[in-house]
This record gives sequence, structure tokens and C-alpha cells, in this order.
Amino acid sequence: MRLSRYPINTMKETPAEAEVVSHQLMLRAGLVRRLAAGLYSWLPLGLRVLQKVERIIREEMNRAGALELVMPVVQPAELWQESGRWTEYGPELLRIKDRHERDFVAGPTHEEVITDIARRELQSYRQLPVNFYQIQTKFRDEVRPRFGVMRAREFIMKDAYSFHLDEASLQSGYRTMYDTYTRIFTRTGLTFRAVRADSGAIGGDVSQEFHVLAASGEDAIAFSDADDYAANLEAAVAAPPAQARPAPQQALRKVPTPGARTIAELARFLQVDPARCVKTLIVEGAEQQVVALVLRGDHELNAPKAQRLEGVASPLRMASAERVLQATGTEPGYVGLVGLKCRVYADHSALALADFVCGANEKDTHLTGVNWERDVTGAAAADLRSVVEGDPSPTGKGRLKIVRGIEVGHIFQLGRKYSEPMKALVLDEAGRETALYMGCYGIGVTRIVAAAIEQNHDERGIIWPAPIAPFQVVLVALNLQKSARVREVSDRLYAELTAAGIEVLYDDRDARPGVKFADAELLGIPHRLVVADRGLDAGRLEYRQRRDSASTEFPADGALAFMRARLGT
RNA sequence: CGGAGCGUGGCGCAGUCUGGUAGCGCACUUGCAUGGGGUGCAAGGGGUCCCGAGUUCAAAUCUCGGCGCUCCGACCA
Repeated sequence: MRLSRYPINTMKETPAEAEVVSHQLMLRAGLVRRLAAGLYSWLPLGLRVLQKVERIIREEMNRAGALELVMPVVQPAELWQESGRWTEYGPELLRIKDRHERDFVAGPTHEEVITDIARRELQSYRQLPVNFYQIQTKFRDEVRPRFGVMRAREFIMKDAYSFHLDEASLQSGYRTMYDTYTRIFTRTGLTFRAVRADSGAIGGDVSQEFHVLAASGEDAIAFSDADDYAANLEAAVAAPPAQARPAPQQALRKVPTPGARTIAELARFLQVDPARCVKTLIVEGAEQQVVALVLRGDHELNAPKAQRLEGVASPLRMASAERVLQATGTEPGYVGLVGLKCRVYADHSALALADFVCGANEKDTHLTGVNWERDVTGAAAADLRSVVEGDPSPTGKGRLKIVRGIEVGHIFQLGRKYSEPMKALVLDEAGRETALYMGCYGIGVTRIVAAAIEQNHDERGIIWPAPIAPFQVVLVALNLQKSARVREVSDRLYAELTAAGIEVLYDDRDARPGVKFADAELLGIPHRLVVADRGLDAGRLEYRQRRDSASTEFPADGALAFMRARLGT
């Protein structure tokens, strides 16, 4: 591609709307343009990256035996009513009416449509297992779209759905997709990690996420330094402490603690370690009563874990100050365990404490020397907290480390969640009707592009991993307007490399060298060739990789062979 | 949905408090010079100052209403 015929519009200044570096660079490099909140156009250069990613996905899905199809973006409401999600999905589901006032949705996902296809097309166990996928636009009416294409309302997703006769087949299909995803993300050249997304079924691979590791990631993931345990922080299991609880030493004592509402204030006031304090959080219960959740002072409540507990409202809601007063007789900040009437869940590590500090259910007052059994009874043990760096791995091997990631893939075993209400049945070997088992597997295609930039950039711009770079080589011709020799050599080189199947972005603009170098680096093309009189005098060209800080020279004659060697083709 | 902020050529901003000819930098066009790291000089083109109503001799500026966008939080994946 000749840059003189390619209307790129690079920007020196960062548009004010862009907060994260991938969004800034995508705008500055002219990959995307915003049309409205969460809606982006992909300009030619950005589309090339997107298509590289899609190609890798397609090749690996096909290799795994999945079958590509395309389903409509606009879907009839009836299907969503049938699955129950017309009412369950909430305002993220964009509902639209056609000219006859009939209800439709702009598809945020396609379980309903694919299940409808499955129940029509699949009649026999002989047709199973089967996996259908598509690469297609989704619409989710996000409350707050942000970070450019990272959390857009309209985005491209690869979604796949597998159908099986039984659970064993589902698990095997799920493992195949796990392996396929691993190959896909490996091939994109990104550093990633597969993590457990759900701890509900112990040891079961019911749902896993694939994260591109980047400091700016929205998710925290925990992994063991000694084995392959890795989980989203939301789902990471905090192992109960190994040591038994020490015997009580101190007597229960009430102490005045004026103004000490937070654990930090309390610890400072009493000169005790926050890890020897206990915090009692009052949350709304599933019915009328509130529920108390007890954590060690230095630990954080994990909402997904808490809202799974019996009797706790889901989604989790903290009780209002009035409700706290009503239930405990005091205000938040002084709530404690002794004499507490409501249902109590205590985190394992809080339960392991002896002689600890907690609120006295009385303003400006706490208790010290509190002990389980002796002073407090009836607390149920639970895993309530988020793990922290250095916690023992729940597998028993190693300690947990925490890094940040961007979720780019998610695989689920759905079981019969859709097939039963939507009556997707086949006949088994014995001629009996049986509901299909189903798995679903998503990849955020547009998000991968942003994640790639988050993970690979420097102060000059993008540094594309080679497999998804829009072009392999940028050919920078210096002063070609004046130098017939430079123009001739560059034109010839461009033609030669292009004919050899190499994707070359040829900067043949009448621009100063500095402009061309700066743009080449902003655009992040992995390999750069420079043609200039200075080198040609010695019969040489110049080569440099995007990550390198210095160039090397090589004989101009052998350019094609030289580049082939660099590209490994 | 709660809180905060911002809407002025394509982009980044000043001007608004204190009403009086719509500006600067980048980008764009043309010319000359320059030609290895966003070059210099000169001449240009391009703006319903988000929209509507009001106040006023006069509104980018003041008042009211609306719309859009961004950030933080909540929510969601």
C-alpha cells in the first residue's frame, strides 16, 4: 500500500476523550473513529488488524472442527421470552420495534437463536456433537461505555455454541475449545493466562476466562507460583488457615474508642495490628432480616462469594445506616459480634483469630479480648474475602500472586439451561427424547486489538505483535521527490516485496524524514526499511525492528532474501 | 442511576468571571527554501461558538430549558 494513496490522519495530540493508552493510540494512529458513545468506525488500517485476528480465530476454530455460520443481529422478542431472558436480561438488552410494532432485540449474544437452529436442525444423537460459530457484531447497551473499543456498545465477537448428547461429551467439547483458545491466543502473539471464573463447582472447569495480561487491565487475577492454579480474583478461593485457633488468653473488655469508625482508625487508636481486628459488615438478606458478614480487618469482602451464600440478597447490597441501627443498636463503625441477633457468616481467617478486637454495638466503643465460642456463638464458616498477594494457593501448592488482565475470552458449560425451556431435543440411541447439553465460547475480537496495544506500546506508539500487525514492513523512502535514485530503488523494492507476498506499507509521501519516522513508530509496523541516498552511495539499505533502538545496514541487492529471513517466511 | 466536569474550524485549547470586529497551536491548500527524527518563511481556505427560548441597542459571554460528551461511583461482562 502506498501511503500517498492511503488517507491516514495521524495526530500529534491526544484527543481529550481518550483515557486509556490503547484508545489514545488507536485514535492517534487512525485505526478507529468514534461515531457516538460506544460506537466506533474501523478505518482501513484498523480493519486490517481486525481481519488478522479474525483469520487466526477462523483457522483455529475450523481446525477444531467447528462450523461457521452467521445469525441475524436483529432477533424476535418471542425467542427471548421463551428463554426467560426478555425479562431477566435488563436494560443492557436493546429492545426495538419494527413498523408493525412488533418487538425485537439487537442481539447481545446468540444463545436463543442458535438453540432455535439446533432444535430445528438436530434430531438425532448421530448428528452430535456439533459446534457452530460466527464472527459477528453484538450490541450491548452498556451503562457506561468507556475505554474506546475495549468496552464499546457495539463490538465484534466470535461466539461458538456446541451441542452434545451428554455431559461427558460436553466436557470433552469444552476441553477442545480450551485447547483451541490457547492456540488462538498463543498465535496472536499476546501474553495471556486462562483462569477459573467460577468456584461454584469445586474443581470443575465450568467456566474459564482468558485474560491478556496488562497493567491497565480491569480485572485482577490470582495465580499460584507453584502450580497451574489461576482464577479471577472474584472467584479465587481463599484457603482456610492451616493452624488451629489458639486458646483464649485475654478477658473480654469494653474500651472507649471515640471517633474510631474504620479499621485503620481503630488500629491506630488501640495500637493493634488490623489483622487482629474483625469487621462486621451488615448486608441485606434475601428476606426481611439483615445478615452479618465477618472479616479480618485487613481483608476485603468479595461480593460474588457473599451473594452466593444462603440468605444473602443477590446482588449484594450493603444495609443502610437505619437498617444497621435497627439490627445492632448502633451505627456502622461500631458494629460487633457479641450479642448480635442476626444470621452471621464469618470468614475462615476471621474464625482463626483469638483475643481479637471488634465493635461493641455501642457508639464510640469497641471490645478487646473477644473469643469465638466463649463470647460469640452461632457463626457459620464461609469463604467471604478476596484473596491477597501471598495467600496460600487453595491447591495447597505455592502462594498466590496477583496480576491484572483484560478478559478477551470466556468459555462456559451451559448444560441444559437453554435446551430445556426451548425444547431443543434429540432422540438418543434408545429412541428417547433428550434435551441437548450445550457449551458456549466467546472471544472479544475488537477487544483483542485494544488489549494488544495495552500490552505492547511505548512512548512513541503501538508495537504490534507480528501476527496481527496491519502491515509486516514499512518502507520509508527519504527525499524521494528530489532523488530519482531513491524513488527508483524504493518503487522496485516495493514491487518486489509485494510480489513475494509481503505486506508492505510504502511511505512515498512528500514529507520530511522526521514525519515518516514518527508515523512509522506510531503505527507500530514491526519491520522498517529505509531507502535513502546516504545508504545507496554505499549500495546499502537500512533495517530496524520496531522494538530496537538502533538500525543495521545490509546490501541493497539482497533485500528480498534479507526480509524473508527476518520475517521467517 | 448518584456525583463532578466539559461542549468554540478535523484535533488540542484560549476567550465566558467583567456582553461590544471569533482567536492561538497542530492539521489542510498554494508558493519558495529545506531534505536522516514532527523544518523554515510567506500567502490562503475552513467556525450554525451544541440546540432552543429569554434579557439587552448588542450574547460564545448573562438567565432558563433541552441535548450531547467525558470522568468518578454504583451496575454489568
